[in-house]
Amino acid sequence: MSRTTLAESLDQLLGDLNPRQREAARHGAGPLLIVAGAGTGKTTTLAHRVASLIAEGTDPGRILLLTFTRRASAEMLRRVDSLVARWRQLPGTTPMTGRGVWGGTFHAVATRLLRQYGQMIGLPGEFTIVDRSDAEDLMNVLRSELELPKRDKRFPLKGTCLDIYSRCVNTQKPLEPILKTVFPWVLEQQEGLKKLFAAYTDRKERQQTLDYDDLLLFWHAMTQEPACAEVLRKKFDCVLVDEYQDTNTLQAEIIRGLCPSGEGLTVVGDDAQSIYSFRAATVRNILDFPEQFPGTTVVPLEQNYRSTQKLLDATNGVIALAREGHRKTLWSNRIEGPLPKLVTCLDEDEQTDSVIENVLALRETGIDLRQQAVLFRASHHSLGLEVELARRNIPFHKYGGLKFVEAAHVKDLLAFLRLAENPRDSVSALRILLLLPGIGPRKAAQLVDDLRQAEGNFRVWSDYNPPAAAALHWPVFVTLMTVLSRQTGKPLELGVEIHHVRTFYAPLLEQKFDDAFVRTRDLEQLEQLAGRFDSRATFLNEMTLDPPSSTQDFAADPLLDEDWLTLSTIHSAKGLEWEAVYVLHAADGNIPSDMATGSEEEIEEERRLFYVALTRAKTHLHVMHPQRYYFAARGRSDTHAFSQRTRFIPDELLPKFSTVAARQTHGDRESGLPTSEMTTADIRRRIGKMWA
DNA sequence: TCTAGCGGAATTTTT
DNA sequence: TTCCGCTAGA
Repeated sequence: MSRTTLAESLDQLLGDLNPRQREAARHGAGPLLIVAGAGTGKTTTLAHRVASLIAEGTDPGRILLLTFTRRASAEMLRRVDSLVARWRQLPGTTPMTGRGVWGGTFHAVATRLLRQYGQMIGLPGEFTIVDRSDAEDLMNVLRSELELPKRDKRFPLKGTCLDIYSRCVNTQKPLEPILKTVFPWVLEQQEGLKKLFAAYTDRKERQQTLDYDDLLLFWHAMTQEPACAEVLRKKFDCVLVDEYQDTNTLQAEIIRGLCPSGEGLTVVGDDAQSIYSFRAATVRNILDFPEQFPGTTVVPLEQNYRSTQKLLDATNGVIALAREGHRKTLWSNRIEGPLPKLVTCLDEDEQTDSVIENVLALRETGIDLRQQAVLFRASHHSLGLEVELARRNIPFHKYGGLKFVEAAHVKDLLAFLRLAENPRDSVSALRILLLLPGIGPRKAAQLVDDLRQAEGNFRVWSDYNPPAAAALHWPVFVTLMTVLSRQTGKPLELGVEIHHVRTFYAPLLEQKFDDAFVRTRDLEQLEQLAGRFDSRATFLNEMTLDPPSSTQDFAADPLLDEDWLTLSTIHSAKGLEWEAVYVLHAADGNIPSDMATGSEEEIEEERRLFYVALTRAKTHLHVMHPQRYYFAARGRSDTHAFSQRTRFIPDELLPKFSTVAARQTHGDRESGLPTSEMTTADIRRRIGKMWA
C-alpha cells in the first residue's frame, strides 16, 4: 500500500475525532500524557490510538493496555476491535485483527505474567490468589500464634494490620513513616507488627499463595531484576495506562520498569478525578509525569461530549474550589437542557420517594431505567431506596459494596475448591475444617500440619480418628477431597465438582445459617456459573480478581433486554455515564463522609469524589439533600438532627443549580402550602411504636 | 470444643 | 448503637 493511501485511510479511521484527540491518537513513540477531563472522550481516544497503532503495523500481542476495572478493559477492547474491523474494509489495507491485545487490570495482567514468567524468580506456576478477607484470616492466625494480642490488649485488629502492611508495600515506604503519618495510634506496636509481617510473608511463601499486593510486588520485582526486566521489556512495544491518576507508587514503578525512557508509553488521566488514595494511589504520579519522563508531550482534552453546558457550569464550579490541580475548564456544544437540581427533602423517606417519582417520570418521557443511575457515598446509603424499589417492583442492579463472593457461604464453598487446587493453602483448609462439628482450632491446626507433611496427599486424613461429633462427616469429607484433588481417577467437570461440594456442605449450611434457603440458591447459581469456565484454576482466579458484584450478575445475561435502574457507589461509577443521575445524601457527614474529614487531603479527595458523581450525568442531575436524619433505632425514638447541605456546594454556587423542594418536583401537588413539623415518617414511626 | 457474657472499639470507598 | 474478639466455664 502506498504511503498516501495509508495516510488517507488513517485519516478516515480517525475521522470522528477532534483535533486534540487526533493528535493524541496519532502521536509517535515518545512519552505521552493525555489529561482528559470528565466526558472528553478519553475511551474513544485511547481506543483510536490502539487501533491506529495496529493499523500501522504494531502486532496487537505486543500492546499492553492497563485499565482500572475489568469492565473498562472489555469496553476498550471491544471498541478497538470494531475500529480495526472498520479499517480492514478501507481500500488497500491488509487483513488484520484487534484481537490479542494484552488488556486488563494491573492485578489481572500481573497474574498472567507471573504464571508465564514467574519461574524466573522461582515462583511456582500453580500459586493461588487470596482475597482480602483470606489475607485477614491469615493475619489473624499469625497474630494469635505470635501471641501478640496477649502482650498488649491494644494490638491492632486483623483488618488494620493488613491495611498497614498493604500501605507499606504499595507506597514502597518503611513501616515507621507509614505508622507516623497514617496510623499514629499504633506506633508503639511497631516491633510486634514487624514480626507479624515477617511471619505473614513467610507463611504465604510456604503455602504458595499470593495476596493482591504480592501480585504487584512480584511483578515489580521482575521489572527491577535486570535479566527478567529485559525479557518483559522486549515483550511489549507499547504500554498504555488508563486512569493514571489512581495508580500508586508501586504501579508507577512497574510502568517505569517496563518503559524506562518513556518510549512507547501513553498514560491517560484526570487529576480532578483521583479518588483512590485510601488504596495508596497518589496524584503525584500524574502531576509529576512530565518530569519523570523528559520529553513528554502533554495533550489536554477539554471538549466535553457528555453533559450539557448547564451541568458543566455547575461541575466546573464545584471543582474550581479545589485546592490544587491542573486548572481546566470543560465546555460543551450541548446548550439545551435543564439546570441541575438541588432537591431539599425533609428526610430520607422523602428523598426515596422523590427519586422514585422522578425516575418514573423520566421513564415516561422515554428515558429508560438503563439510562438512569442513583449514586451514593457508602454502600448502605441506598438501603431505604432498595427496599422501596423492591416493594414497587422496579428492577434495579446495585454495584459496589459487599461482593457476592465475600458472603460466608460462598467463601466456604470456594474454600473446598481452593484447597483441592492447592493443598498447601492453609487458610482454606482451616476454614473448611472448622466447619465440621467437633473440630476446633487445635485439631484443625494439627490436621493442616499432617497434610503439609504428607505433601498434600489427602489420604493421610483417612487415618485420623475423628471425635464422635464428626464421625459421620469425616470419611465422606476425606473422599470428597481426594476426588477433588484429582490425585486419582479421571478429573470431573467443574460443575460436577461443585455439585459434590454442595451436597456435602448442605447440612452444615443448614446448621450454620438461619437463612439457609437463600444461601443455597446462591450456591446453585455458582454451580451454573462455573459452566462458563474452562478450568478450575481460571474459575478461582476470576472469582478473586473480578468477582461478580452481586447475585444479579448471574441473571444479567439472559435478561439483557430487560430494563433496570443502576444503583452504585460513586467509586464504582467511575468512567460510566447516564442520561439522568441522582446523587443521594448530599449532606455534610455523608458527603464528605464523617470518616474522611480528619485532614485537608481527605476532604479534598471527598470533593473530587463528589465531582466524579456529578460529572456522570449527561442531561438530568438531581442532587438530593435530606434535611433531617433520625438516630438509628427505628420506632424507638424520634430524636433527630438537622443536616447541613454538603460543603461542596457553598452559597456562591447556588445560582448554578435550581433549588427545589422534593414535594414540588412531582405530580399535581398544590404548591405554597405551609410546612408542617410532622412528616409521614413521624407518623409511620408513631404507628410503629404501637407494637414495639 | 462450644457458648455465653462482657468490655471496648469502630463505623467508607476496592483490586 | 452495634459488632467483634477475648475469656471463662461447661
